[in-house]
Amino acid sequence: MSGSSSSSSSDKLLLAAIDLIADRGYKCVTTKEIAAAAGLSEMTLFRHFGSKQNLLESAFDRFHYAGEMQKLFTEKLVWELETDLLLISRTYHEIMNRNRKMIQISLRESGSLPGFREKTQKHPRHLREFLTDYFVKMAERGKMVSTNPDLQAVSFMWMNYGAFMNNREGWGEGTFADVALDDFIQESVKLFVGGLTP
Amino acid sequence: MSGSSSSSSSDKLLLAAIDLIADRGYKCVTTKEIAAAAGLSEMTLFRHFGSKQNLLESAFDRFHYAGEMQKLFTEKLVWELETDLLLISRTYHEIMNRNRKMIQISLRESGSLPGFREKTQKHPRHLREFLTDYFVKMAERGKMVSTNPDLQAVSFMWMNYGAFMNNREGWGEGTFADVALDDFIQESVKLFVGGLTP
DNA sequence: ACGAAATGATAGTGAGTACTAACAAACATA
DNA sequence: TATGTTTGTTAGTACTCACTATCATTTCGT
Repeated sequence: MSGSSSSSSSDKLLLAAIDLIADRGYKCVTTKEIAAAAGLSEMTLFRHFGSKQNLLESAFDRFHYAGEMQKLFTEKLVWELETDLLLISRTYHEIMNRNRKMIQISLRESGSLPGFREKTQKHPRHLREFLTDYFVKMAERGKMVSTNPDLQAVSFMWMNYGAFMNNREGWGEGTFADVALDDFIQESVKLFVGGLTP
Repeated sequence: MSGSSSSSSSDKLLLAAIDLIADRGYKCVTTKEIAAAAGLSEMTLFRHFGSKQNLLESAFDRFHYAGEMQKLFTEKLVWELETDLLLISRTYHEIMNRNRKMIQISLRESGSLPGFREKTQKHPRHLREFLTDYFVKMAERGKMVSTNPDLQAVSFMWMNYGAFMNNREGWGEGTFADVALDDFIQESVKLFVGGLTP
């Protein structure tokens, strides 16, 4: 059977492309390099994907993990601020980390390649709405004070986004991440809990 | 008088280069385009800078605003948490905004061009040390509780960094920035003040 | 073992682009 | 006016790179 993506050669190429493009950029990486990194020949690349651009688009469609977030929450929330924020923060970083390379690509290539930015920005948008909603409901239950749930949600998100951005080369070494991820999560959640409950 | 960057032609070229490279990427932008955007000819570009790479490096040296931060603080701090955090946050966004395009470039081009990442990361590193120090001193004065000043400083910084990143196309429209910058600053500072004072 | 599908090796095309060479025009200063 | 400096123009070089064509080779189901 053939099709456009039959064996695992396609996947090898897609993964190699993601790796290389994520840390050197679309224009910098050559098709020959990608093929070599995948252990295949350049011809195979073009036979599978026809063009370099289509290769990247296919990579995005195949390896951009989406969704998941809402379901996890609506099931597991216990309506206790600290516990829930911890869950949300940890889940957020887990998903962002899984999509790390895709995010890097869409960050770098927005402006040169069109329509990539949008795809990675669906997550945050949904999460923001969800969090705002959560804060509103928590306030209704009298479990927190919420003068401005939307800004509070956004603050929490941006803090975690900033944390992710500063450590996307991997937590534990390099840059200025002598901060362990979960230490940060715990302390930052404490901070927000303190700021949201009088 | 000649020198390597005499008249304003050099500056026109540097600014055009920054603009174009910031939103399309180093490899995507051609020297001819840059020259055209500057209203000059391609030859003039090479006469002034010799090579494309040197053009970008010169741009960085000339238009990357650094320093400033520490001085502003050590002079203006009043040792009242909310006031100081507001000053710090506003100053931070002001500087980041002035360096917006440079940051975009160093973000995009780190990995392809070497040594750019580091330059834009000096700011945050200094700021982090400063903030940690500030928290320690505030705790000594009994004006806040500080179980973990470094993580608290980092949380505050990353929140503001995340805010900046999500709105570097300009505050007020687009993306998901229906949030005004100063509204965010005020609310987020309130949150941290609440979390840091029992 | 046989045939079909997938992969490889090699060579090449065509477009784009950083950068150079040589000469002409505009401009300033003295 | 004369001279030097800056810019423009035009043509061209050398190189990279996405992509194609052709033929040989491997892999694999049956």
